[in-house]
Amino acid sequence: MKYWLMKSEPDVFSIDDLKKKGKSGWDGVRNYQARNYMRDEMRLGDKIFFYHSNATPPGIAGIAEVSKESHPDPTQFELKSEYFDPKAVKNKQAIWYMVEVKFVEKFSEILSLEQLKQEKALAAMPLVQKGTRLSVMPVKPEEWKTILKLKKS
DNA sequence: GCCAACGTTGGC
DNA sequence: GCCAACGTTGGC
Repeated sequence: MKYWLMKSEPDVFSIDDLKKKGKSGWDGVRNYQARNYMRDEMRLGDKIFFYHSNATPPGIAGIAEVSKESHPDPTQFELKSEYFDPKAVKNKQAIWYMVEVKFVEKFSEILSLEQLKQEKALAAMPLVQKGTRLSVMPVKPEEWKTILKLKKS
């Protein structure tokens, strides 16, 4: 099993929204590297840190799990969606893929980016590196453990 | 709201 | 194929 971290702006879709819905397609990703992780590497049952970006404070808000593997993101074909992609329509072929995730746990407190940055064992994560905007990234098993420990303290 | 850093687009 | 211009991300 692999571990991941996925970013979402809570104003758009938060851990509370996922808790309410139970599960949700992770639509709207329009970055090739992030798409490739979802399309090619995420497997049923993989665990995900649900990260709130553009939030106060930014940080990890809880845990989700892959409940359905890669399938086309329907919003690319929806004219009225802000994620509409005319190229996908023109070629009659999906460009963008998503996974579906289900709610697992909401942390009692946000594990803030500031706390994550202070932990030396996490220094290699793209998340804490300046200028990285990747919204779907792999998390190493050791990093996953480290973060869970931080959460408890 | 600002803006640095980055990814994408499109003219050449 | 280069690279300037543009749009987006996301912390602050």
